[in-house]
Amino acid sequence: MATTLKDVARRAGVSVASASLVLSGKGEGRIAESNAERIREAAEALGYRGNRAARSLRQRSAPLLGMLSLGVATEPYAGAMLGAAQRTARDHDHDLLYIELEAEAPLQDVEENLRLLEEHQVSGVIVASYNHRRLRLPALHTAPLLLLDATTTDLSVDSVVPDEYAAEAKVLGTLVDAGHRVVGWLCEPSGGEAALPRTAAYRDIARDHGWDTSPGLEVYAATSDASDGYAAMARLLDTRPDVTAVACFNDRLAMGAYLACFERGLRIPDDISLVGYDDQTLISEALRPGLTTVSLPHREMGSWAVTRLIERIESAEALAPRQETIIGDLVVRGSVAAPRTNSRRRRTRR
Amino acid sequence: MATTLKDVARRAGVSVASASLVLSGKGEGRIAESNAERIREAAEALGYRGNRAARSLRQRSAPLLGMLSLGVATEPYAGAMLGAAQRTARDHDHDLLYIELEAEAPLQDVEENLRLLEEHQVSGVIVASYNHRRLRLPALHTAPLLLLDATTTDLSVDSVVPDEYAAEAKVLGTLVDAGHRVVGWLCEPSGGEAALPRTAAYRDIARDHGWDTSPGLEVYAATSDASDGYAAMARLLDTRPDVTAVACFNDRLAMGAYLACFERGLRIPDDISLVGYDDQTLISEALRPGLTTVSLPHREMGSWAVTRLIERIESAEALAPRQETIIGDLVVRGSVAAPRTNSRRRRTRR
DNA sequence: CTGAAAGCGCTAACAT
DNA sequence: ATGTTAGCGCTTTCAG
Repeated sequence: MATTLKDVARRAGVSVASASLVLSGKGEGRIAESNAERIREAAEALGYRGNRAARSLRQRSAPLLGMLSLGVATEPYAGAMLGAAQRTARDHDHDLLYIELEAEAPLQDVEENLRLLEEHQVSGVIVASYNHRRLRLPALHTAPLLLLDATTTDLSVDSVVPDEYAAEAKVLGTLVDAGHRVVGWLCEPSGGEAALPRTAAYRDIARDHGWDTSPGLEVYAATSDASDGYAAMARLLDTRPDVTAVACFNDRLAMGAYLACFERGLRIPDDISLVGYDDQTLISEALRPGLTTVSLPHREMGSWAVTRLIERIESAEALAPRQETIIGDLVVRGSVAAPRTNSRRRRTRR
Repeated sequence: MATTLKDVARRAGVSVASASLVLSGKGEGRIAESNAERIREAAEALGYRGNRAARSLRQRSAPLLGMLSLGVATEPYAGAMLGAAQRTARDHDHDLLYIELEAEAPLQDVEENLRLLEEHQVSGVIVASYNHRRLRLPALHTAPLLLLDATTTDLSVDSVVPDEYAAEAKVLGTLVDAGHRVVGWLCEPSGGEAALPRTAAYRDIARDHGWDTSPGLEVYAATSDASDGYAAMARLLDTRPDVTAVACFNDRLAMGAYLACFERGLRIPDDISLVGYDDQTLISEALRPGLTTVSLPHREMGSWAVTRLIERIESAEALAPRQETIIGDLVVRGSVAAPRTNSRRRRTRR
């Protein structure tokens, strides 16, 4: 039987009301310091902890946030995003109730779980996904809701996604700075929320810096797996042996590209420069040389989401909705150098 | 203002007691079916959801599990383990309160957060870590506790960790089957909970199958990063050019080993066979050929942990403590073949 | 400055 | 078969 406020009050020789006031920090100036001290001592001695259920029942709300994840768990950075969210919540004295659904969970399941969270008296809900997927959301939800790495058509809901265009422009900038002008674009075919802006950045930069835009420089891998990246890179190198650099849609494709280069005896970055996207350190740090890439701001997004949600919850007036974008960090490793000056790159090994 | 049981009862023209009985499924045979039907209709019409706080206050417990993670979030498989735990909890009608601390969080923080979870009336707590770390745990905790991918000296607490020895033996078995007898062991130097049993498995198998055990076959990388794996593999190949296969402590080291092989023109698996450990698909699926390896049973461990914890919670009598080990799955890809029959492996490229 | 008392929404024991 | 009632532990008026 856990000790209750009543136990504390009795031991301190005061009423539960006084004990409540003091222990919740609202007793300042209302309870005599001598009594306050006795109450604190009693609580300490008894190992008093309080009962959240009783408190939220009484207050009709709880410092609790729901985290409804749509398939995030399967992604390797899931922990970083969730962990950052949880820590930030903790910093604001909130806790996190975590629910994991499949990425393609039917709307009805989402709704059901949103309502489950509401049973828990959560004061807000974060719906998290990945690749800033476009989500359909159930219409009815009482608690404020925020989308993490996802968007929806309803512009009245807060959301945060990576700024793909700006980040891609950042990595491409390293190629510009190194002086490349014949740059390949090794992409995935999805045309999804990530591929479109990254491709747009490539084309804009190509145009703005007078890069070669003749055919054959944009190649599309069957999927964004390394093995398809390998195949696509091989095609690119066959068609356009004159490329001096290749930007890859993501690190996995870049890894495939490395392998294609190794196989042809092309040395990175001496013979060809490569950049990626995602900063999957398992890959980007492991490759030799390390891959220059941009990170996806998972931690930042997780943290922003919680901060913003709590801000909305605690704000008296209605806040204008906000669609936030966050730019990942450029991570410079060793895969970019100036293009070779001699026109014919050497094609033999060693 | 959310609708309460009282609202439902009024609309159905019954008492709250009857409504409670019916909606919690305990009304079977105690409430007239006609009334039960009316209650369900009323609840439906009003969108009644119930209030967990009120229920757990009254019942003095909640179908809630605490998940206290010690640094798991930074690992790439974090999501898989947490997600599996959450889904399993859901299957048992439990929810998960998630707290993330640093891997090396001081005992006091752990204790503080354990107590925080208890304030929430959790009926059990999972303390999750990684690499089956040995943990120190605070002495006092009321709710049942279980260690996930971690152990402690107190053998009275349930725990689940991967069976490293058995899993390593599984991958090594593929080398035995392929007929290798000069097999290198590329390990990390930690001597930790993972390295020791894997090394033991290597030595036992080597002894039992008459493998070459002369010096130079065991090499230790500075860290378990791919770049150190590359360096260590290079050393191994220099010292023992006669190896026909190398088992790597993990996939990252194996990735480095691949690169060292590529650089020397050794073809996998024709010239040399390689196996890893972990099944980090980002690596193991991406390498060419795919890496034969064993998976760490993250999902299974997460799921087992929840199932076991709930079993303990709901069991009337005291269950004997259990230290579970789970063997990962062998994942056969293309990196193992029979050793070359000619004594001198060809050392030229292409 | 402090205590008494009401009541948050629900369940369970007890009446009827 | 159903209703009445008494709290679970806490916060918050409201008196004093």
